Amino acid sequence: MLQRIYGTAWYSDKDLDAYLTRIEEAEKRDHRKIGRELDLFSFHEEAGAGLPLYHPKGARVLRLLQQWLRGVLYERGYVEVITPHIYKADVWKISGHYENYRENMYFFEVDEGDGKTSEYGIKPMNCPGHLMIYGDSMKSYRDLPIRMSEFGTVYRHEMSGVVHGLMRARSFTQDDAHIFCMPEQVHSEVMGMLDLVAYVNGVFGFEYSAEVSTRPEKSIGDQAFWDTATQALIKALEEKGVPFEINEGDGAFYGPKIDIKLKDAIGRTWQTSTIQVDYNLPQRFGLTYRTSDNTEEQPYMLHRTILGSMERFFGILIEHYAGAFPTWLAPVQVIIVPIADRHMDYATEVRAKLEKAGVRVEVFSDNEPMRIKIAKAQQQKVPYMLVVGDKEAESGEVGVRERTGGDIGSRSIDELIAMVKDGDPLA
RNA sequence: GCCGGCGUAGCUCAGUUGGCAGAGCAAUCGCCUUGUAAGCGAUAGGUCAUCGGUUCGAAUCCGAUCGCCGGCUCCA
Repeated sequence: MLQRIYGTAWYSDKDLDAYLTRIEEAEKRDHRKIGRELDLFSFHEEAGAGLPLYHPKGARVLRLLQQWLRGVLYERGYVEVITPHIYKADVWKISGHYENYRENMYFFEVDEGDGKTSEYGIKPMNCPGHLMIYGDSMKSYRDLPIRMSEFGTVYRHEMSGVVHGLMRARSFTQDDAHIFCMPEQVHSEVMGMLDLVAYVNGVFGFEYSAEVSTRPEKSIGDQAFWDTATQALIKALEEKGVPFEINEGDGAFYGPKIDIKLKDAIGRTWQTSTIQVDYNLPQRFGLTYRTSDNTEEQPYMLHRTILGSMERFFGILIEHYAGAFPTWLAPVQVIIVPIADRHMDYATEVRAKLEKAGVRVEVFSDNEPMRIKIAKAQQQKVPYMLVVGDKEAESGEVGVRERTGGDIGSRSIDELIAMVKDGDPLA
């Protein structure tokens, strides 16, 4: 009989208290709890573990994030592609996933109707599609770098013990991109990615650090590739002034990588971005480009995500903000609270004006006393509550209550719209 | 996947030694016509996760499966 005892040890009472406070705070911010309270998403036992279903408000936040990031990527020379969710098993044999990753993938047979069946695999990553798109036409060194991005939903049969809300799901969407480039472009491309990491995390106020993972024992490629690639990663981090640690031997079997870990509002760290150098997949898929000497060379491929998984990043944001999203990301930015039934007409009129200005707005139409409407709106963490009664219908204004600041008095509709749009990176 | 725990109404939970399934909140309907964080009344809501076993009798005991939680391992 073996008895396992769990414990935790701290140097001082103060440290222990801080730990306990953090546990308590983490429980209050738990994205699974807030996700239900704010009607963002749900999980269903009958659907399967780790498969989130996004409700209208959750979908809205995710789409806003994507819309924003898409614009940022276009400005930085990315092109967007869309690739299938399934491929014939042959593709996964070429990529090596069939051999090395099989137990984590979903495969199925399909009846082709002529007495034969085909085996298909659901994608656990987006790389093959991007490789095939690259390989579809002859490339010149002048075409490089090609920055190919996709919000690609992938499926991985994660082990049952690790599935955890949105943080570790079996279906998730990566803000994925693959950069095809020449060896001498790796450094500047990595610099560009670190710049993007800094910009994106800055928007949410996240601090972060990095880890560089070097060549593992079981790996492929010649040492010159590993040295060049690893040095390019380290040099970029140094030049950007990103603090980093070296994780000896923790790289992917095909190349070294940078992992970014960010720190949330209560000091927890999360891995989000990853930047990987790859020489293997371009080879497997036979990718080439024509050099200035008109010889044929194989391009490098950089894999990178910035948010990582939209699911995980969404979960991190929910916990970081404790559900009180910044106004630009809030699923509902404004809720109109009519004082009595007779104010519904004016409330509807205000809503129409706000909708026309692109504000996400709802009217609280339940027949409840004021304080209850306010309490419920507060609980939904809506940034602005507009109280409309006789006074407001008369003046054409709205009584504004802020989520954090309370009642701030009357404002005109235009003033209110300006407040909502202030600081909106999508505006 | 492994170790440990858990699964009762939409949510949070009670349910005594195995003996009629409960509360609050949410929902629905009615009342109130409301001025900034929780009014009043009523109604409805359940194969006690699922399947099997023990028993005169199972939410309660046993087994399996599914799901969830904490940890390990893994990862975006």
